[in-house]
Amino acid sequence: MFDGERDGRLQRLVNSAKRSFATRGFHATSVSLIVQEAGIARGTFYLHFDNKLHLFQSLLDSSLQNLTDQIKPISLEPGDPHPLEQISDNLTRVLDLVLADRDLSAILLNQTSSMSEVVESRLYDFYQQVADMIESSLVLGISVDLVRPCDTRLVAYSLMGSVKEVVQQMIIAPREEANVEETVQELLAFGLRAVLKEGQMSFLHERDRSRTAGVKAGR
Amino acid sequence: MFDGERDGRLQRLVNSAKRSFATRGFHATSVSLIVQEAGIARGTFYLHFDNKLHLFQSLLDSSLQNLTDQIKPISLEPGDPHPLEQISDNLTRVLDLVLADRDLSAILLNQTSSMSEVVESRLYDFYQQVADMIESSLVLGISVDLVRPCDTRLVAYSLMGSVKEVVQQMIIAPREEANVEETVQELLAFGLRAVLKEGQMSFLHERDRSRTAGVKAGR
Amino acid sequence: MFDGERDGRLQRLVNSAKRSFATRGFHATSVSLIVQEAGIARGTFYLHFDNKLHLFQSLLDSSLQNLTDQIKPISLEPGDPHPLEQISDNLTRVLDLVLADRDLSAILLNQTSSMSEVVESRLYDFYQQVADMIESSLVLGISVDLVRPCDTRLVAYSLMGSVKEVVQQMIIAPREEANVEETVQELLAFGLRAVLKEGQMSFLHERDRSRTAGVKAGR
Amino acid sequence: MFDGERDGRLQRLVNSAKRSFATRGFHATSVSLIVQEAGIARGTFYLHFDNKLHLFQSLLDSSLQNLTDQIKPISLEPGDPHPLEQISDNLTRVLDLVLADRDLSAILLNQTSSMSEVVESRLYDFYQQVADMIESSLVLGISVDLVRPCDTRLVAYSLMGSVKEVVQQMIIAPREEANVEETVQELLAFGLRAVLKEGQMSFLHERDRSRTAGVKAGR
DNA sequence: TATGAATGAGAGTTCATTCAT
DNA sequence: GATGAATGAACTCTCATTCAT
Repeated sequence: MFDGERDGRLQRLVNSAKRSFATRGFHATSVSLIVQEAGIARGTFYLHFDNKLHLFQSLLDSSLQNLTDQIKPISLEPGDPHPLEQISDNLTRVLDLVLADRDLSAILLNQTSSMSEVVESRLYDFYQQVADMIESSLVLGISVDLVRPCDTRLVAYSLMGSVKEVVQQMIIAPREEANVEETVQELLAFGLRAVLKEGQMSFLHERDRSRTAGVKAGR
Repeated sequence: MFDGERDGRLQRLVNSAKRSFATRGFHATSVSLIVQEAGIARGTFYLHFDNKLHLFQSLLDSSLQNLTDQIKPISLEPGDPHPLEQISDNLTRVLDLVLADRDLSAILLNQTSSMSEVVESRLYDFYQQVADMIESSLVLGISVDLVRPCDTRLVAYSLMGSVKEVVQQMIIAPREEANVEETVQELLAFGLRAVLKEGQMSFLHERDRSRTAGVKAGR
Repeated sequence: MFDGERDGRLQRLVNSAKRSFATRGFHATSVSLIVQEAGIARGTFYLHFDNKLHLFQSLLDSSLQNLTDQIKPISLEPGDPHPLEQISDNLTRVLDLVLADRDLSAILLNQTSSMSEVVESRLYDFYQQVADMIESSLVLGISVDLVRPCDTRLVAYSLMGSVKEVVQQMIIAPREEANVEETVQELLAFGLRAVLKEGQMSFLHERDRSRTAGVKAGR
Repeated sequence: MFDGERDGRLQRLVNSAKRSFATRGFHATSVSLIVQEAGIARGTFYLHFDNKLHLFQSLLDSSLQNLTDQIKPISLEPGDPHPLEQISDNLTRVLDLVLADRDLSAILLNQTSSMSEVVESRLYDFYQQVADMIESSLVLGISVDLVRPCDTRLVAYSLMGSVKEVVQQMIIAPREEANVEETVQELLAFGLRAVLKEGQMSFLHERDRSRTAGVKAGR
């Protein structure tokens, strides 16, 4: 979405809006500012969007959709990659996406309140869905005796919160040495230990073997 | 702060501001609204605060101060309570405070951007300090071989994020059965497993013995 | 209405609005213009009226009310003045009022369309009521064989139209010699001849006798 | 005018403009709306008219010209139809025209103010000319002792006002049974009685005789 | 001729802030 | 201290008009 016409007015409009929404927030971003930074006329804004809120919602929706597309439920079907691999891939894709468009991501993380109810509930619903997916995985893990019994909702929120915070910090003040692969491994190590049943930590190492095997096979 | 004059104009002003900032956000909260809900005159507002932003900053500062007061660094001095006890107490105090003034807490969690740079950096600094404290504890734990080696900054953010998210969910949609003590125990179980060195999980149980002992001794 | 505070801001506001609405019409009258001519600040406008339309409606309502108050149904009760006298008095009062506030009257006559439906139907209803009253009088007159049989609705509109047009011309380009009493007599002579039954024209002269008598008696 | 090219763009443009001006008024009719209803492009509008006002003026001028063409001065030349016949024919032609293009007529009656001075004075001049013609006839009638002495200007306005109001009501809410011929007869009966000298009412009946005669002779 | 994306002046309205009372 | 009428800068949005295609 918003990708055609490399340097058309619409593209410039969307980009300057994203940047300003991300850094200043919705209210502090005036239409005047957006069009000024985009180098277009005030009226042109309303050729493309009904109003400021509509533009914001478009950005939000497209952003949420992109994110949702990256997160795939963990599957235990035979032949599928190791669950750890799937989690890791999910995290990697999400971090890649988030870092690729920091402006958009900043909006997701910060603008939680005070524009329209529609926006608010859209964001709320999204995070609830993510929490739902995490919780499902936890329930599944408990049922196969891999995950320790716990308040699955609360733990789901905790896991989600860990990722959100790390992402936010990466966006705000990117650490030079930051590297997605390492970050994903740290997050995995953190999250898995937090939820796996004691004595199941060996689960962490299976993957390494299978990966090595896979790599060997791949050659 | 803001505590004298039980039902004076200032108190009413502050309360209605807190409520409105928390639910509507900074921008959607007009001075008109605040003074109207407080039942005072428009001009009176400016007798107490330079402007709307100043009031917001006052609330924020007082709130951050309160929180900071609740969080005590973990001490390993002999005679001090078990470190777990200290962490647990910190969490309990924070949750108690947060739930006692949801309005103020909502502000801390949501209004991250888009007013003044001062406000933004104040919040940023606060969270960095909290992360600093957590990180120090992690470093300490690693040095005594209790905590597994890890990217301490990233893990500190993860731990902080877990708590922030759980708190946010408790504020937004308080779960009926939610109870601070249980929440703290879940968070502890989550966080400790995530960072403790394998084989050190017995550390979790020491406390129970010492608590029981303490209770016995206390009688 | 709008009469207190001789030279207060509200009064200046209302006056300049009336003048501008009357001469430029509703759409060509901007709020900027009104406040500029009134010598007040833009925001002050909204202290007194919700918006431009609301101000216009207020003026219209107050104007219609004033007019309605001047028009009294013809009564044939014994002891009441001669019907002609009543008609004449009605006309005189209306003309006096209209000439006293030409701006407001111009609004009534010209601004028939294209603002809100509320305004439009308010004006429409008013003129229909006036036509209703005229028609009732005609029906009554026919029943006592004073008025010739006719399409009473059409004749009512004709009579109303005569007065409206004369009034409009008096407002637009006041004829120097114009004088309410003479105008009323001309309108009466016109209207009565138009509707009275042939041979009932003597009805016109009865009044003169009764007036003279009254004057004599008064001395 | 505007008659060539039956279904060309210009014709569609003019028609949709008329309709919209009549129902919404000048200001509430946007160029967007006109071109949209006409099914042509925005820019094409400006190929035919300098601007919105110019289009309105064109419509007004054409409309006024049409009306003017229908109104013929009363002639007393021997051999000409009876004066009443001429008045009646004038009225009939005007009503026919007005009812044939209600959109245009609505514009004439309602949009009296608030666009350009040119438009305003064009309308004003038109009505003054009509009043002039009526007044001339009155003066003539007085000179031959047919019409009662009166304030001829005021009576001219009254007569014009009668017709305008009846026309307006016919346009706004056409009465089912309304029929041009009957309406003309009612208006004539109204107007003649209002101005004829007492005792000259027989003048009204002469015509019937002459018409009957004419019809007879015509066969 | 015809198009419609682009323009920008200007409209109505809001609201943080001031100040005479 | 307390008031609230007054202010005016700044906002969102509209729309008549232009012009490159």
